Amino acid sequence: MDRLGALGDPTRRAIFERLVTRPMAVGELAGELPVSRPAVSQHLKVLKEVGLVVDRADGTRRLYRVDPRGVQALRAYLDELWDRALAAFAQAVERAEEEGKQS
Amino acid sequence: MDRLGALGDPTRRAIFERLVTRPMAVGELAGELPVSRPAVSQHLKVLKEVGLVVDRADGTRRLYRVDPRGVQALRAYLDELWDRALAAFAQAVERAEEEGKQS
DNA sequence: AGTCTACGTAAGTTGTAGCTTACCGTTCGT
DNA sequence: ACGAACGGTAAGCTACAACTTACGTAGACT
Repeated sequence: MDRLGALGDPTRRAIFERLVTRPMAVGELAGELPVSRPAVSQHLKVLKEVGLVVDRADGTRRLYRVDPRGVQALRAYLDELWDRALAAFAQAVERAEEEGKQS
Repeated sequence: MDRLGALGDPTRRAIFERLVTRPMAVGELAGELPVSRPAVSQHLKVLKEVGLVVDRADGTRRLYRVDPRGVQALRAYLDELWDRALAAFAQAVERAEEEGKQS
């Protein structure tokens, strides 16, 4: 799965948004969400695989936090889409003006 | 479904990325993708509902193009996440320095 | 060593997202 | 008016994603 697909799931996005505010443990996240702790673990695994979060041990707990590089990568992707859309639009306008001359 | 969820599906993202380059008709899109034309129609319906694309009639065809406002909204969402992540990080650093004084 | 806490993983269930085929409406051309 | 092109929608199927419970494992504390 890729980054956008990972954030496509509502529960996973809820987890991710909470981690944006501050690092959290798995059980802590599960306590604030309407799903079980293992479900949170599975979602965190996906988020970790796509590079959106990182984890570190803290005693028996495991603290997760967002990986800024993941957010940055998403922003870069959308920026590229944005640029391409603008370029296509400009080209369309230019072409329309060309046809305007001919008619 | 929301915007991020809509772009979470690979097929839907493939459709969207092609529309970023230039406006296209439904059958034209289906011809370039490994799914049937009705499937493309259904995906376009979703993309339209979340405001990522707009359509206009062109004879018997129907041309779809991206709605720049949708891309902009996604960018704004990620920018907000980005800012919150940075703020949280700065606060964490500040707190760490506070504790450094005490010890 | 024993126990408790916190977490990951395996196994199994279920809703649903995505796909297909079939059908119908609309628009253009002849 | 008739046929063809194009596309939306309904109905049904299926694979899978998300969830649960149950179990195993690692660390901290006494």
